[in-house]
Amino acid sequence: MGRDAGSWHSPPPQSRHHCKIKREDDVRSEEAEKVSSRISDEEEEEDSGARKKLRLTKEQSSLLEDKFKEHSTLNPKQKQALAKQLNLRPRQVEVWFQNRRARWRTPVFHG
DNA sequence: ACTCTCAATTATTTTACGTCA
DNA sequence: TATGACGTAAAATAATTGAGA
Repeated sequence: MGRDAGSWHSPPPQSRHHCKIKREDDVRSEEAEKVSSRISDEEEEEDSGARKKLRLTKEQSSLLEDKFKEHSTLNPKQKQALAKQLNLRPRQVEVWFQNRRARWRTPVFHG
């Protein structure tokens, strides 16, 4: 975000953290949400609706990079195994690989 | 229909840079 | 003048969304 002025201009009230400016312009009816039965993964939701994103540790990133060097793609099995090793959800591993591939295609990144 | 991958976008965190006391 | 706290813009990147195979 933040690479273009005009998105959100809102002087921080007091602290410089927790800037959660969420504007709800259009409230259009969406489809009925599916009742997802809590799939037991290691998600620690603090029941706040806060979509905190995890920062991977160096160990995790390092291992992921290592695997990426071997294969750019993951089989479901590898995904599962890797997720278990890193103590992450398969989804996160998958996402990491997706983003990694995307970055590789980007002209400026090969450094 | 269902599942999977990818491109584009979004949202949050981290870093770099500037200002002021 | 140098140093540190504070604030914002920009960069990095995890996560979501939507389209296509």
